[in-house]
Amino acid sequence: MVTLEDVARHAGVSLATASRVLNGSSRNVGRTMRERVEKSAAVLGYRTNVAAQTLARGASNVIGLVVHDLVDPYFAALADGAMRAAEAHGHMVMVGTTHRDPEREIAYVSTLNAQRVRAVLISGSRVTDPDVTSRLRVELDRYRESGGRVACVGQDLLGVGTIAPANREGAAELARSLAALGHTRFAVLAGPPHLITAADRSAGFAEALAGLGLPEPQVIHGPFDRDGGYEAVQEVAGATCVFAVNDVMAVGALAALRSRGVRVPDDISVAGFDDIGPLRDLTPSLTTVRLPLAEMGAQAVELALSGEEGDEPRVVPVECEVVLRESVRPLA
Amino acid sequence: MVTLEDVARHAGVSLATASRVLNGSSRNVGRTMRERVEKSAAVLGYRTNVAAQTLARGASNVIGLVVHDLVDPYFAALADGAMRAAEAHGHMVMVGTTHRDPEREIAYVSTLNAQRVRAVLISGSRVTDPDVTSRLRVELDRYRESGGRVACVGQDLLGVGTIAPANREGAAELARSLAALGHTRFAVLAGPPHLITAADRSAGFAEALAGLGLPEPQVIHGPFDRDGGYEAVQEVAGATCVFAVNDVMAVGALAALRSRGVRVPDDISVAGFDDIGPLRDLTPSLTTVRLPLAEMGAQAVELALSGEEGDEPRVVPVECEVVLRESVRPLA
DNA sequence: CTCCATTCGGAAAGCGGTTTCCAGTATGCC
DNA sequence: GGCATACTGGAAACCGCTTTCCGAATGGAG
Repeated sequence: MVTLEDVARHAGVSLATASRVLNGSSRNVGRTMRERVEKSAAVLGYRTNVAAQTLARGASNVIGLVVHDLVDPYFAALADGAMRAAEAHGHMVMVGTTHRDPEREIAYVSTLNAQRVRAVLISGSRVTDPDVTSRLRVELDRYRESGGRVACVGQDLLGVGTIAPANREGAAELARSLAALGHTRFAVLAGPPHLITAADRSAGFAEALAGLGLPEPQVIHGPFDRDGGYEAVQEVAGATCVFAVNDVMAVGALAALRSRGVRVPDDISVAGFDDIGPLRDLTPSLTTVRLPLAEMGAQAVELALSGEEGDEPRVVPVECEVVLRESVRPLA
Repeated sequence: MVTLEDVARHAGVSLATASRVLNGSSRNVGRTMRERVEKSAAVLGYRTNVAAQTLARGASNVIGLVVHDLVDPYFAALADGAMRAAEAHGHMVMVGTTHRDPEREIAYVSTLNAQRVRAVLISGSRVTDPDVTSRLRVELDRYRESGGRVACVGQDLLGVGTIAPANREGAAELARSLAALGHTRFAVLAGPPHLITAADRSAGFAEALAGLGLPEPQVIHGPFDRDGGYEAVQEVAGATCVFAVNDVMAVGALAALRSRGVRVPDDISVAGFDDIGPLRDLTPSLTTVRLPLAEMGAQAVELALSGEEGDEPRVVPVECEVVLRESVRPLA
């Protein structure tokens, strides 16, 4: 392993000078020395030891990202945005997937803290269990006390900077759009009750209906994934329009309906939430609520990195946009 | 920041003892001391500084993964598998996305080398340009010389352990299956000529047709993504069956055909390659060649981590399996 | 009771950088 | 010419943890 010392010796300069030349420093080095060092580094094939650098500097150039599941296109898009932004700052991204286990979320924060990553990004819905949330907060606070930066994508419950999608309002807007098409009897594939994102969307939808004087929707709980949608939609009774609280569930619902010979949108309308990219080519194309996922990921990076140590955490609202497509049709 | 020294002092033991207790060591520590140290660590909220640990040990516990694009479900599945396997070894995964730029692939290897990651996983198709490949090899060799482990998912061109999917054979097998259904006139949406994965699949398909005495397929080049499939399929002339060299392109092709009112599979059959999970609910469901992506990601981790320093790199072949679904229909 | 083999705690030397503090030289100004 | 003022290079003190090497203590065997 070629070390900085090897380079310094080879170039006939001190360690300090070599360091200043090769790893950005505020001080500059004379042209002669600089060139000698650069040449030696190239000849020897020197590569900075980031671990040593991190130790000496007390700060790494890695950002930690905690997601539920990378295979879920929602998180893939978020991660992609975050990685692009991180790269612009010269950082790399370390990813931890919790597979929806809140305990592992806590464990990852601890691990990332040990890594002394520059910032931690937490994404995915919070859960209603206050104990879990408070234990996560403790872990995050510990991290922040030692200078760590944190941002969250989701609900503002962690006392940290948050990118907060307007789940409630988006779902409400969707409800109004669907009602405007003449639908009055709705079912909501609401996901698990303990996931706040799911609950917010479901509640926002129901509230908007109530505001319009329409009957309460039929609410069906189940898992937050494709199979959850598949199962839940089977229990729908008498609705003309089904709202799945995320696109992945909507896909499951479409599959189930198709397999039972129910035509969408002729027999029933279906809408989702998120506007997942790879799902755009579905037939019928899915009515949904668009969230700028990649952008949110990038914003989270900026939010975490910006601001001073003691600043009050900021909450950045993210607007959603209803996108009407083929899976919904106007009622006569 | 609480350091190990703080813990040692608080517990009234030496640094060495504290280290042995808190960060796995081959030597064990007496019960009394051990408990004292553990208690102090808990009280003070000690968290190992992994950078220091990495420096002292000369080896980190992170694995670097280089992918083309996380949003592409192919890589998301691969990454997921790799992350699960890494976690089983107590490692974390650092991801770099190249967005299909070979230069960035090289740059990432260099960065990951600087990070002294335990292993580097390179995934995604190699390119035909020998210069790019050899520069990547140089970078990888440099890394391996300093003790780094490398594994590759794709073509065995880097002189490192490789998980090698049977692209050629899989495509050939697909061709034979489609021919068995009566198709004789094929078009191949072949992707870019410089991507070896694309070229292999295209070639394997054509070879199998030749072996059956069937006419050569119409070969249409274009980008390796959804839009590439969308565009390329427009040029198909006179084929009864279209083979897109990956599923994502097939999705684009389906979309284009639908928008032109061409029915699949009634008017034309379509097949893809990879068997991407989130695409399973497409209508019509896609005939494709299944690759066990998550498993391949996990295997890559094992392959990189296993074996001794000087071992001859192993090549692990991965079999594919043809999956016939609705997007293809038998020809009268 | 002595002696040897273990076991266990501690001191200290790194691991590979960064950065502060010093000193020497060159420059600017009166 | 004399002196204050940048610049620039180098010595050395860390950053926090691991691990080797020692010495002391413990326990079993003879």
